[in-house]
Amino acid sequence: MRVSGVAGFKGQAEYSVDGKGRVPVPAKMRKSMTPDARDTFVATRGFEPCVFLYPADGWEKIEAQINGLNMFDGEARHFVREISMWADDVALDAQGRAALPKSLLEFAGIQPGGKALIIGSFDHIEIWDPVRFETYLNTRDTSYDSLAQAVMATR
Amino acid sequence: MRVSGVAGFKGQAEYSVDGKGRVPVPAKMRKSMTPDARDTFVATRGFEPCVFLYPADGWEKIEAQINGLNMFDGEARHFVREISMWADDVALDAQGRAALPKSLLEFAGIQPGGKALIIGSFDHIEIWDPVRFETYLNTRDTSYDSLAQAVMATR
DNA sequence: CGAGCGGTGGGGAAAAGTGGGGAAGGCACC
DNA sequence: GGTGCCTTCCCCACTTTTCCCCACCGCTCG
Repeated sequence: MRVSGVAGFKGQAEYSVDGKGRVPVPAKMRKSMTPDARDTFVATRGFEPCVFLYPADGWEKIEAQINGLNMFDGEARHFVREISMWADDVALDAQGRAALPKSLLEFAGIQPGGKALIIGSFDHIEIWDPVRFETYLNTRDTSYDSLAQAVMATR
Repeated sequence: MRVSGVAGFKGQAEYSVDGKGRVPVPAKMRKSMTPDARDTFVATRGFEPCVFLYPADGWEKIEAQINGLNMFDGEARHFVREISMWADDVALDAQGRAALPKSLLEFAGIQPGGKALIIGSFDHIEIWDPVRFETYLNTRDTSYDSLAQAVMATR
């Protein structure tokens, strides 16, 4: 399956976060972006305690849906507030690193000078604190194969 | 440069309000405005206990909606009265700060010399007293992911 | 074995946030 | 009608953070 004509993000890597809170994006993942959106992301909070990194052209689809919401509705306003307050434009530097906002690093529990787990997740990239990811896996009792069956059965 | 030309307001920041009641607008948010409306806002009271800051060209759309209301309807008249009595034109100074009317600061519970939470919310910017925002979040029982599912389910 | 790509670390220049001072305009009081 | 005070707006200076660039090192592939 292909997302917007370009291959989805794949793979995982555990990289070190430097003292300035910069997180490297693996070269392999950078290469699987559309050329015109190259190295331009929107970072936001994940549903789990991690950071989501959307390529700029993928984020536009989300933004388009949000623009269709009625801002005079309180629930919609709350949702927009929650998603956009965590969102931020992120451009990679010449070394392919993302300088994430402090608030997001804090939210994901990622420490400057520590480690981060980068996971390709097809339409977006996830950035985890390795310890939290381990905890997350352990709290999930569903096994990989039964999960696959449940999710993919309806397709 | 920017992919979509004009993007919605994103991100959060906690800045200090100086003794004169001036509230800084983050540079990132200023950059996501249309150039011809640059640094020109309309401030009004939010639907929640905070200040809404609309870019000048975005406010025109709201005005257009208001003009379409039936003024023989008492409810409509009341709404228009409420939104317009709080509204005020706000231009930023050379440092990118907004000098908000005292009445609005009072309404939002923002103290000169204190702190303010600036939140980008796509079509507008919100200015909160940090404590009140915390309270607001706590009174919301809907979790982030269930809210997202409900609003974004059309995907 | 050498060259080049990819991850790691740090330093300097520029921009952004913070605070205060001074001039101009408006209002009230004398 | 004049004077004085208060408010408002604009400008200047400082401090901190951010961004961008350069240099090192190791691994991989030719």
